[in-house]
Amino acid sequence: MISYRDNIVFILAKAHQRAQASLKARLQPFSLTPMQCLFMEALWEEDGLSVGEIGRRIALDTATLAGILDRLVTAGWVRREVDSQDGRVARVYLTEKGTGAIGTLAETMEQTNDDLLKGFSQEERLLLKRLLKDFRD
Amino acid sequence: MISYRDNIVFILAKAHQRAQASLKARLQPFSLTPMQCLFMEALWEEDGLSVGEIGRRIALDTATLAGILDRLVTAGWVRREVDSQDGRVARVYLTEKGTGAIGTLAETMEQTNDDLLKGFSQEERLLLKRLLKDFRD
DNA sequence: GTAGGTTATCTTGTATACAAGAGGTTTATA
DNA sequence: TATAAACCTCTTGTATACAAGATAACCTAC
Repeated sequence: MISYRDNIVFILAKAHQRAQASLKARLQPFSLTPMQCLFMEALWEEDGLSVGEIGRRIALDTATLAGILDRLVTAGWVRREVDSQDGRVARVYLTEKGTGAIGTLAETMEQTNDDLLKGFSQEERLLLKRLLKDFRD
Repeated sequence: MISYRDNIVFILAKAHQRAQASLKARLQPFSLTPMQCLFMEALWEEDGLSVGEIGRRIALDTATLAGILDRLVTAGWVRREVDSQDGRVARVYLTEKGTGAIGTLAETMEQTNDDLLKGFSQEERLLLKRLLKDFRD
């Protein structure tokens, strides 16, 4: 019988907790949360995505996305438009403010990534990423 | 410039998401969430812990613990008592219901751990755990 | 013995997360 | 072209998470 301390679900939860806290602190100057930033990164990859497509790319429920989108719209980072072809679809675009900041935001995320991994060798980094990507039930 | 898809914060968040979902599904029959179960595992390790000590062991804010504790008390899994020596301290004990179920709950957590790791070799499992434990800013 | 600092917990406010269901839009099909 | 089926988004309810402040109990120095 192993302790919860050695359970991968627990270990993973706590590593995730530390990673989130690190990124959160670095995004504080922008008044953006990690998820809000990630949402915008998806739009940087492809602007004008639908809410559902954003959810598929960053693996989030539309119920969760609704709140994040609301706050991003209120803060002026993105705007929401109904698709002209399909009235069901809500498309999201970066505003000028969003476009102006997205490069710096991406750098912040990348810097966080590098700092979190700085204690590991190149082999360990690749291995960790591979194991986590393969990780599923 | 790397994509958010290769960022360790994102990869970690999604692996965590899958692990939580897997454990959550297995705990459904008990009407317990992963965090509620983890809280009880801490008490199995040492019954009568204070709220603060539980928070240190499972790395959770007392604000978060308050809600979890409330729900566990309401459902009859644990009881809350003020320490006889120190009126500030709230001690938590497993009830009879809690004690009766904790073994099965621990087995469920362990089974989840095993299933999540079944695709990995023994070496990979140890490596993954070590890398995640070392993982910090 | 009491003022003042420390400690432990609780409360409030904000932000994820997801299940489940509602509502509106489009598409398929008879 | 009705009408059912499918699709997309939004809303509601529950459960983490944490920051910041409030509250109550304890302890220390004088």
